[in-house]
Amino acid sequence: MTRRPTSARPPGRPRAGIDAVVFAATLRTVHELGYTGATMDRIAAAAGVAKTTIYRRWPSKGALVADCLIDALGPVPLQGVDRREDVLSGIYWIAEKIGEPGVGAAFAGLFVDGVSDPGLREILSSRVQDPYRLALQEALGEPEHRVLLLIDTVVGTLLHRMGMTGEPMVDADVTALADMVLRHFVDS
Amino acid sequence: MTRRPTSARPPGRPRAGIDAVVFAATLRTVHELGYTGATMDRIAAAAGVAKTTIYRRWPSKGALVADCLIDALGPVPLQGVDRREDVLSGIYWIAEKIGEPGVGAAFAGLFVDGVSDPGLREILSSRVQDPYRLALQEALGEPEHRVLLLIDTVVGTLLHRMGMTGEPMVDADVTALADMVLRHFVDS
DNA sequence: TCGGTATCGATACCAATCGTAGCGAAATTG
DNA sequence: CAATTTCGCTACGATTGGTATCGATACCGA
Repeated sequence: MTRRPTSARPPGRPRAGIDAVVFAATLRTVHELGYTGATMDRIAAAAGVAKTTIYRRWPSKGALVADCLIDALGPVPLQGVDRREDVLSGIYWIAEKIGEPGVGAAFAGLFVDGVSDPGLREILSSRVQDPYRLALQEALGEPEHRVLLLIDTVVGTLLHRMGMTGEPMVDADVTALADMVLRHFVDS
Repeated sequence: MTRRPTSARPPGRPRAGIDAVVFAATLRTVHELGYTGATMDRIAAAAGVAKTTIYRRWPSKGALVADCLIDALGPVPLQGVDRREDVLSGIYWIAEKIGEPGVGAAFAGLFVDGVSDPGLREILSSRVQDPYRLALQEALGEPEHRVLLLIDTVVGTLLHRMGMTGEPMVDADVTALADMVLRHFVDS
C-alpha cells in the first residue's frame, strides 16, 4: 500500500535511502519515547527528513509503523525440514525480534491504533501475521485455528512481558515457553 | 492514588456516584472508539460530567483507565481449595473479563502509555498484576518467575487475539489454552 | 546539454486533544 | 444558617496528526 515499485520510476528526485532512514528513525524514536511519544515531528527530525516527506510515503502514523515493523521482522525464517526444529527456532527468532529496541512497543501501539482503525488491523493481519501463519500451517500441517492459537500464545506472551516490565523476556523463560508450546502444538 | 477515603470527609459537595459513572462511561467509550479515540472530553460527555471534574480525581488518562480496569476486573476470584480447579476457573474468569466491552482495549492501551510512563507501569504491575500473582503463588506454591510466566501466557494470549481480530477468543480456544497451561504449570 | 517531471524541504496552517486556571453555583456538614 | 468543598462551565496554552503551498533540487530522456 505504501511502498511504490522502484522500477520504471518516472523522472524526478530519487527516493534515495529514505525508507531505510525513516524506518531506523521510527524504531529508535519509538524505543526512546514509546509509540505515543513518537510523534511524526520527532520521527521526521530524527530521520533528518521533512514531515511532509513522510506523509507522502505513508498515509498515517500507523501505516508507517506497520511498514517499519514488517521491515524489522524480515522474511519468514522457517526452513521447512523438521516440524519441531522449525517451531523451536521460530520462537527464539520472534523472541529476539520483539526484544529489539522499539519493536515490541511498535507492535503494541499498532494493536491500540488498530482498535479504531480497521484498515490498520487489516494490515496487521494480512501483512504481518498471515505470512508466518501460512508458513506455519504448511510446515506443521495443522489447521488454521490451531496455528492462530500458537501465534497468539507465543507473540502474546512475549508482548505481555514487554508491556508489563518494559524488558524483553529472559532466555530461561523463552525456553520454558517453547517447551510448553512444543508439547501442546507439535508433540500433539 | 486517586480514590480518597469516603469516611471522615469534610463538608462540601458530595462525591456522589461519580466514580462509578465515570468508570462506566470510560469503558463504554473505549469500547466504541478505542483507547486513543476515547478522549477525555468524550468520556466526560458520556459520563455527563465536566472534564475538570475527572482531572480533579485522576491525574491523567492513563491513571483513569487503570483505575477503571482495576474496578472492572474486581477481586481475586481464587478459592484456594484445589490447584487445578483454581487455575482453570481463573483462566475462564480472565477470558470473560477481557472479552467484556472495552476491557481488552483498555488493557492494551495502558501497555502502550506505560512504555513512556514508568508511573503507569508501576500501577499496572503493583495494582493490577500483583494481587493475582500473589494469590496464584500462594494457591499453587510455585515460585514467582513461574507464576509470572503463567500470567504472561494466559493474559498475553487473550489480549493478542483481541488486538489482532478485535473479537474475544472463542470458548474452544480458551479451553485449548487452558489445557496447555494446566499441563505445563499444574501437572508439573 | 537541456527541458520536463516528480520529489524534497520548509513554512504555515487547521482541527483536535491533553491538561490547567478561574469563577460562580451547588450541596453537605455542623 | 454558615463555612467549606466540590462541581460545572468557559476559556486557555501547548502539542499533535495531518494538509496545503511553493521554491529548490535531482533525475530521466532526448
